[in-house]
Amino acid sequence: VKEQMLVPRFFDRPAATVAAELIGCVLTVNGVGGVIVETEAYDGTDPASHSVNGPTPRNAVMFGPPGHAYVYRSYGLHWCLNFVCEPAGNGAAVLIRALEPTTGIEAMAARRGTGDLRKLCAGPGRLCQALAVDRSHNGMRLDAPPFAVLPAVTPPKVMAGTRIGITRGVDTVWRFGRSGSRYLSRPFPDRSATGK
DNA sequence: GGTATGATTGACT
DNA sequence: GTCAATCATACCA
Repeated sequence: VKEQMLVPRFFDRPAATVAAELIGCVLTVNGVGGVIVETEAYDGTDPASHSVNGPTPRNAVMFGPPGHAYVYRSYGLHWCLNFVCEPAGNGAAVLIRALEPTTGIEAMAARRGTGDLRKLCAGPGRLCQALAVDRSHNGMRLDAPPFAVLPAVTPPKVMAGTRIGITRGVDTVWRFGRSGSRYLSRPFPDRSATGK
């Protein structure tokens, strides 16, 4: 029996909810990918989000229907993949930051130029390189080829923390990761000691 | 037309 | 730990 793809309705909820629930789900592009182990949420009220100042040519997809891919160029060098969330017009999306590689590992290693499993998809730019995601995927729906997003088999333990690489909205705890995963872009700080 | 700024990564001290 | 690569985007004149 073929596994059931996540329905578009899954994405028609707040980005932070979707971001947390995506941990443990499986993402593939043309059959290559793995288990989502790290995500971040952004939305239209969020000073760190591309969508905070309303629609522009670049972020237009964020204001479109949920369940589509928003792909943008980062630092002129890398691609980053997001899943659009919430009803149209909200400007919400989830940045996919890291995967545990499971299928098509040889293809990913060739694209990345390394056999180091831990560095194949650990980071939004690396992940897009490994899965060959680029501008051509911007606006594509996530429930049809080349994309496939499958539900988590067993709900993993999820950690939360502050987002990476931003200068505004730095205190918002909208980064989510699979607890104990070796495939995160960076570890989650241990917040139990100092209490911050 | 000019310029400042990144939701990053890899190389290097 | 520091820092350069590299360019689309956004904003201002």
